Amino acid sequence: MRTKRQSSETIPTNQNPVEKSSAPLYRQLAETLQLHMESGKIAPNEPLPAERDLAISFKVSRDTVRKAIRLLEERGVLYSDHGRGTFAAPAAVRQMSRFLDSFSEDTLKRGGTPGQKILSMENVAANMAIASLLHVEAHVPLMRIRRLRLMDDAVVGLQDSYLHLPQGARLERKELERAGSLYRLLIDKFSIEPSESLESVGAIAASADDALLLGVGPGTPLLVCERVMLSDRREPIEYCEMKYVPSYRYKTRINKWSNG
Amino acid sequence: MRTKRQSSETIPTNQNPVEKSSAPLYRQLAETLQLHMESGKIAPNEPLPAERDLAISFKVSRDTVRKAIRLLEERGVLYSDHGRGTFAAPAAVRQMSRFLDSFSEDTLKRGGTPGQKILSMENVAANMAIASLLHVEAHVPLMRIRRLRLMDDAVVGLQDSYLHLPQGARLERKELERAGSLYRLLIDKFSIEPSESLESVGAIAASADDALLLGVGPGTPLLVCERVMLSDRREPIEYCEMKYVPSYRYKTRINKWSNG
DNA sequence: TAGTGGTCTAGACCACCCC
DNA sequence: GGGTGGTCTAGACCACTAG
Repeated sequence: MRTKRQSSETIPTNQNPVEKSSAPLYRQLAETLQLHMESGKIAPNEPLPAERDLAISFKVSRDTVRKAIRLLEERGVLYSDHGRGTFAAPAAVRQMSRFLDSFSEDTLKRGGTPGQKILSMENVAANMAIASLLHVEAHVPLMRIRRLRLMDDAVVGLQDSYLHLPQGARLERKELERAGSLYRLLIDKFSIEPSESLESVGAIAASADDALLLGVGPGTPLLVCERVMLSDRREPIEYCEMKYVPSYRYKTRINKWSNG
Repeated sequence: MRTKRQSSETIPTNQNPVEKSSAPLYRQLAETLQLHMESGKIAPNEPLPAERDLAISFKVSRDTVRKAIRLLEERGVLYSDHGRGTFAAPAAVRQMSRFLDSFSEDTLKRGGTPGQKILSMENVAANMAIASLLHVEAHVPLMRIRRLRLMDDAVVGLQDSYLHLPQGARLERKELERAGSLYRLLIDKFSIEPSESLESVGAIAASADDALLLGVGPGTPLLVCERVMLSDRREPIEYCEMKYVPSYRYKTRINKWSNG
């Protein structure tokens, strides 16, 4: 009999070791592990089996196990400590995404129903400030989209996007209404893959216009978030300013000391 | 002569391949690569040498090169595209941390001088709300620290921390004043290593008290950030509420689609 | 089709934590 | 001392991109 640390249970190895789709092994393994932990089999801060044991159970190399663990660590599902072991993360951590989701995703994750009301879509000439952010010449045509964002039919935010689309690209109001998500549309229609965004968050008083649209009093404190979105080629694609009513909050999880 | 893609230049391999300290090889390599890129030898969006070539140049395995690249990718220094290559990131990305820094670090990074004025340090009994967040019984003694945060001698924020310290731990005002950073003190004095934090960001109107302390008018919109900080054992250590004047902004970089 | 990054393996040794 | 995660290697093959 092995004299090693007992982890709560062995994880069922699914007969055929891992496979189900053609996704990389380590992703399939991560999926399996995550499901196993979400089903509550391993209590928060309780250890998983050791990496070497997982490798044997699932008939993969230890390196593949480690890749799966790194992925779940990013998702906040578990964490590893040198010399101690790998542990299930507390629920509070697991529930919080490390990445700011799109409005739609974020709302869904909160258990709400996302919605939008398109206020306007028009072609405008870039002013100097926005041209500089998007790395284009001033007066280049941009598509400006103004939207109200709804959560469970209540107005929570106001988005003002400036898109730098490829030459001749056209975007219809109907398409956006149908897609629901602007980024979904960029991917599907133009093969533009958002990869990274630079954000700046602050507080601002609602202008008369803002107040009217958001249904709050003028001067109400709003959460304002500016974003420059980059494509996979790191070209600036979109500048967006978002204003949210005080009841709306950004939530995020941060690894404090990940940097070397 | 090799007929492969030309990267702008080969990277000087530092005679003795990499070593200088006893840090892991991949970290040393990352450091070398980062310095080389920050010196502007590779223009934004220009390719680095291929992983296999870097491995040969630096006399390390390809896997070690890949680990260094992953690290620099997290720091926003470069990015890799499957089948295309590895590229220097645009300056705008490189400058933005993916991790919310502590106030001191953040201020330094912006080129400012961080400061603090301790308003009060006292032992208080946990109320139900805070007890619940910190996973302690109500009425457990906590240390409450209220501080003004300064940037270049100007008041920009108000922090209100509740610390759950180990039994009998004592914290003197002088120590905190000397250390400058609360987290630095936790590490050095109590071996408490902050590892992760859960944050919630919103907007709020300045109360009369807030306004007085921050030197703004009552009702001024403030950026408010609540945080629960976890130790390396994932025990909640601190609850902190931070309020910032409108001129102060959080900046961060987000990998939009890192999740699977 | 050639070159690139992405995945996977099997094994070795080191660094750390705890009994 | 014995178990754990962390680093490192050398080599193989796959998947994607581009000329």
